[in-house]
Amino acid sequence: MSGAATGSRALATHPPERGGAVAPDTRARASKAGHVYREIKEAILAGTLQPGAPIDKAALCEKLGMSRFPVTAAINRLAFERLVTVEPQHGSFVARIALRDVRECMLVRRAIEGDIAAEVARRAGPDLAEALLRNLRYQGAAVAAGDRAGLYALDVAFHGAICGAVAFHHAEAMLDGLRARLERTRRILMTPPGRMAETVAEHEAVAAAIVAGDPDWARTAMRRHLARTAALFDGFAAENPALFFTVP
Amino acid sequence: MSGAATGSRALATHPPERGGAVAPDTRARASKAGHVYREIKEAILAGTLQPGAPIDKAALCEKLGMSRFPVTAAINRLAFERLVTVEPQHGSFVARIALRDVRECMLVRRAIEGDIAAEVARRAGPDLAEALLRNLRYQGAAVAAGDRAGLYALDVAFHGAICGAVAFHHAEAMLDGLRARLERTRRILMTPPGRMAETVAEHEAVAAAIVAGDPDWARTAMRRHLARTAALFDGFAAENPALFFTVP
DNA sequence: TTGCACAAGCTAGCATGTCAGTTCAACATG
DNA sequence: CATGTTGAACTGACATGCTAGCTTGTGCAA
Repeated sequence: MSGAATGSRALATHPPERGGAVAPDTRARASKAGHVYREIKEAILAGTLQPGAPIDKAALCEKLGMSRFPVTAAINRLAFERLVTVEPQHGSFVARIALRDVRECMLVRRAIEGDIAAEVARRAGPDLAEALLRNLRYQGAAVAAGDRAGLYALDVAFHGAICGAVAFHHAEAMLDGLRARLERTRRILMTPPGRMAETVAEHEAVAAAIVAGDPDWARTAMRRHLARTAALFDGFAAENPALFFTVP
Repeated sequence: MSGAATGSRALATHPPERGGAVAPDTRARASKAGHVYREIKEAILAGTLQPGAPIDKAALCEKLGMSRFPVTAAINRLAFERLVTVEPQHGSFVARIALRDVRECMLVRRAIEGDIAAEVARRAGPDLAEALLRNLRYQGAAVAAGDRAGLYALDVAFHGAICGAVAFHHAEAMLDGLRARLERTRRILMTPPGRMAETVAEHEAVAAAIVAGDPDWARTAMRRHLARTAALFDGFAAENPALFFTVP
């Protein structure tokens, strides 16, 4: 009986192919593994779990009230994102921040976001332009108020709006991964008070280029902006070597 | 090729604590999950498992002689790479190729590899130059012999040599993921016989720029080359719409 | 006191068992 | 004959027990 059933089904299946969705969170909707994944990731990004710290699976299982399976799956995903390193038969640890990794992430981010900005400039709609300009007005207000955290949030939203304008799922996922690795230092760093106005000016150049529909200008502006940001990271790292994991 | 020359350099620069390398294949050396992971991936890339085909876990377990755990772990990894889509309580399927994904992958690849080429041009050593030029000589021979498969292998090696010259682990991993998604179409595509000489010429321009140590030239040459490749993909997709999954 | 060998404890990887949700087809019913 | 219902079977998500390998602490010998 089982034989016949499997035979007919296996061959017949898959005409539907319902969704073209490749979304990463498709399965994360209500899964325990997805939950603990976000939990650990947030803890790492927030700094609650410091770089190099061991991840106690058993404690996590007990705390979250689930078995080791979802926890293991989540850690495997994080290992794939390079946010944790798992050493077989030894333990799982929060990945350390290597300065060279930060530099590399910024290089890749500059490359991708620069080209995305150019692409967005090609097919920008009036609604995006309006959203960017509104965001910029808020940024100006944040600078005037000296609100670093607010500016940071607006910064993230600004870049998110641009990257979201084109539906590049893979690129978005990649930038997300990059951002996740950068976030840990970024939360400490933010934008130095003296550089806030400068940052907004760079954003304005990017927005102007996109609104003007000039791809090359947009790419250049975005790359310049991210190069400055990378320089900020570097400077910060030079001043705070203890926070980073320099290769011995 | 990178062997003797890179030996001293690579070891000197990056022997950070034992876990320095988090490469996905580090743990895969002898792990069952890693084995089945490579197995399925290869099957997908080679086309043995066609896009949209269901993946029968049970059959895989039996065929490979292991329990469901390694198979599940491997499929989870592949799902993270977007090579398979897993629908909870329904089944796991080989991801379809979406034309927009191919375009997007090429855009990202062009962005990253362009900047990497520029970076490599900055710090290129004589050993890399020699390797590239030797590779180019082989490419010329492959063209002369009309060996498409050989040229393809040399193409991969050429790009690999450039990207491997800088130790950008994250970028390499990303490009690997991109390449994996592109590979399926690429194996069908390869380089059209009429374009082989053109491809080599583009490679020669890239190599010349790197050897000359001119970052901007290198970036431009690499971007031009990858733009051409993207155009090839597009043309192929236009001629063979049935092979692709056009998103609704 | 110092160096080494051994064993105990911990870890991730793996095997197996169970549960819940979905799909499809046979069946009863209008 | 069309249609709504129900049941079986398949699937992935999850729980739990076991195994192999690394780390480390301890005791013994030089």
